[in-house]
Amino acid sequence: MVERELAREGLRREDLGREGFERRVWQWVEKYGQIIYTQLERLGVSCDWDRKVFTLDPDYADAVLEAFVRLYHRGRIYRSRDYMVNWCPRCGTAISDLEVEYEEVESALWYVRYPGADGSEGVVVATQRPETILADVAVAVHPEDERYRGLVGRRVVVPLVDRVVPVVADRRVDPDFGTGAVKITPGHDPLDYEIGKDHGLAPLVVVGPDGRMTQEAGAFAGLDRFEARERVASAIAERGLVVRRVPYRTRVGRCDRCHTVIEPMLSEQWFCDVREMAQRAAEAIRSGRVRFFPERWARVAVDWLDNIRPWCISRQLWWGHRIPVWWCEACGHPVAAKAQPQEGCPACGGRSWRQDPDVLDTWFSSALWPFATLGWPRETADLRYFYPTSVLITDRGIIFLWVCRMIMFGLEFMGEVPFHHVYINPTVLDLQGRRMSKSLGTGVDPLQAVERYGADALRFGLVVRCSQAQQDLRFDEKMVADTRNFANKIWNATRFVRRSLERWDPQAADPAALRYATPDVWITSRLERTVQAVTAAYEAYEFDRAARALYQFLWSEFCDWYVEMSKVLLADPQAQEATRYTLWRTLDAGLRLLHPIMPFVTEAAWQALPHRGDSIMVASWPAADPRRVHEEVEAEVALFQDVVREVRSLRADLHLPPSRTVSVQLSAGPARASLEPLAPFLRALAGAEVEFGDGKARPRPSAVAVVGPVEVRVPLSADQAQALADRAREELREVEQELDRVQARLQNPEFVQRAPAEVVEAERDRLARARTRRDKLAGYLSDLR
RNA sequence: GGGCGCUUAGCUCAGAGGGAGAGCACUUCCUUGACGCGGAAGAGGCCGGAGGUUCGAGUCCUCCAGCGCCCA
Repeated sequence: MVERELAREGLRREDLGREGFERRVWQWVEKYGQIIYTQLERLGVSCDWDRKVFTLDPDYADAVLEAFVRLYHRGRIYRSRDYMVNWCPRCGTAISDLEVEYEEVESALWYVRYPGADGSEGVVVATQRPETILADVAVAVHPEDERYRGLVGRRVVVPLVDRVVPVVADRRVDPDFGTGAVKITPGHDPLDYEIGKDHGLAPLVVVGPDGRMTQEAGAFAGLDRFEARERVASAIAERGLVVRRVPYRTRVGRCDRCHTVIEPMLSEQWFCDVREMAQRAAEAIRSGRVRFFPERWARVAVDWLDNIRPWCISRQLWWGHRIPVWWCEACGHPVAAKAQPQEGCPACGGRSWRQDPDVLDTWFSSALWPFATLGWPRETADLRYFYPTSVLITDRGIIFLWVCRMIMFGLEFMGEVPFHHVYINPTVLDLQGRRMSKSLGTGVDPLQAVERYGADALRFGLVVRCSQAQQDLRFDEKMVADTRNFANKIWNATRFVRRSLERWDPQAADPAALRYATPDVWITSRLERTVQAVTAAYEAYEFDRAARALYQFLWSEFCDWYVEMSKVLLADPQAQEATRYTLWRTLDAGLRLLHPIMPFVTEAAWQALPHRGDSIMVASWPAADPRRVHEEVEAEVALFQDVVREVRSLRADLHLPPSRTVSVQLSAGPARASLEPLAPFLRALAGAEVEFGDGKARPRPSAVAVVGPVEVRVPLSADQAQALADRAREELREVEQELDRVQARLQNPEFVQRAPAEVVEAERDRLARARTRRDKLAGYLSDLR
């Protein structure tokens, strides 16, 4: 980013010098580091802000050097040019395999004839990179390829440079690519490098570190590699050696920072041998000492660790942790040490030292994060207390780069895994399924969304979509607006509860001595189930389930039903106190459950209600108590809710204004005992004046709805009754269909025989219910005429 | 080439073998003392396709198609 800034000013890092460049980067770090902290704060992320650490802080930097020196002395770090690295010609540095992004592009495949050295016709090879022909040292074929059996061991002439090279046989050649014969360019291709090494073929180099052709390229020297590609190809064509050129789709690697096409290049680099560490890390995952959520990512991590390759850790950059190796200026002997050696060179006694110019891969220092932030290598109290940590939360794109390496280094330096759980969150995409990206303009600015809808709304909108079933999360700001309404609902419910409590302090009450009404018992039972479900969901990192359970409970049960029923109870001096207590207790617990997702509104609401303690942040977690579950009351209220909905539905169909109460006759049978005490709530919630009409004749004419054992009758005028008959006929049709289905199932002897007894029993219940319903509806319809 | 994920209502998604669901959007009604960023009532679905297992499949298995991601 800093280099990009400089480029806009027409400067390069060389213009500033190493120190000037570092100063610029520090300015940038301060400015943008602060923006990130601000974003986290506005989002309500509750970090331990006293322990902020930056990778270049003196203590952390010391830990990085310590780790390097230890690994060096354990023989894990070595310098080598015996490995082809990914080179970014724009950044002028090597990068690791993981920092290369691959992309499909339309390219071309050139079929080029290499004439035989003996004047024979030779062989045709296919290549995507004609410019590297100048560095060819051989042609290779598969040893079992019949087409070229006679050719192995003969010699061919490389076009343009007229170099005579051998034809070799190697199993790594893919006989299905092109003609089955390939050119070998050890200086510019990783596989060719391996093949060349095994056949004793020294690499030639024609593309330089700046991406331009070198002096070795003769007439093409100085040309950009892509321009050289066309020029070399046409020069060969002019000599009649290009057999054909065909369009070809291929993948090119690009630098993940600047998007420049990577050049495989031989250069001397520092490597870290991580094979043993990777084995131990894989074992830690396999044995469950590190668990992934969702679990499937564990295999992804283990696969990578099992196939680990040498890690190129040096970068030719001016920013980062400088490699702590000193070279003796006299004899070139290297010494790894955190500071420049004071003594003489162990090899020649020389006293002049030069520090290695390279810096470390930023992921090398990041891999130390779980313990270097806690004071390592010193044995600090923090380190003892906090290591290993419990959970790491991150995106899947970071599993190899960081998560696996933290596990490797944690085991290497601490002898223990750095964390026990790794939660992989979904990757946020836009509605079209595109990744957030600055260049695409698909980023979501969290501060803007917070500005518009509040941090709680943004958080809930994201969390409710954090399903472990998916790996992506399609997100749009519209979705934040939806959840702003939820925050608003919470706040208004709080206002209602506060007003309802007046000056009464629920914390001074004796909950055991209160006399609870049915709705109080009901919402307490529902709350208990919610406490259990939400706690379990959080513990399993199923944040979407926790969020949905809370949304459902607080809005659809607490606000829509209990708060409405509480208005009746609050007017009754006998019931008032238990209801006040229940309103407070239920909302208070709900707020604490919701607090991790919506910290701001829950804090404000909690503070507005009677409470003990300074903040909901440190309030205790609602404890589960299964004794509060009350199945019978839940069933009673469920029936009551169905009756309310039926009455409301009838009212809507009749276009009855809410101001008008409607007389309702309930024929409830055995359910009368539980429904009768709820009659006042029926009046409040459905505008219905209830009379229990068991044994009485149905008022005629009337509208009828059937809910389980209950017949809901609304007396009305003749033409209204006719209008509603259609609705009843539709319901009768539906219940008859249901009856047919259930009967068919129960008449299937295999079902009755093989299905579990409780399933069969449930079907019989359903059959009985459907029959009751059908009979009531049919009786009603026949009475109508 | 190998691996992983997805395909359910117009949109975004739940649904881990027995009655197809939520939020938004849509239609109708509602200035009732928490909330119109609200309330009530509705409409809307060959659960991608084809086979198989099972008394029973949106759910398990196989194959195919499409979309996306990762690795080589």
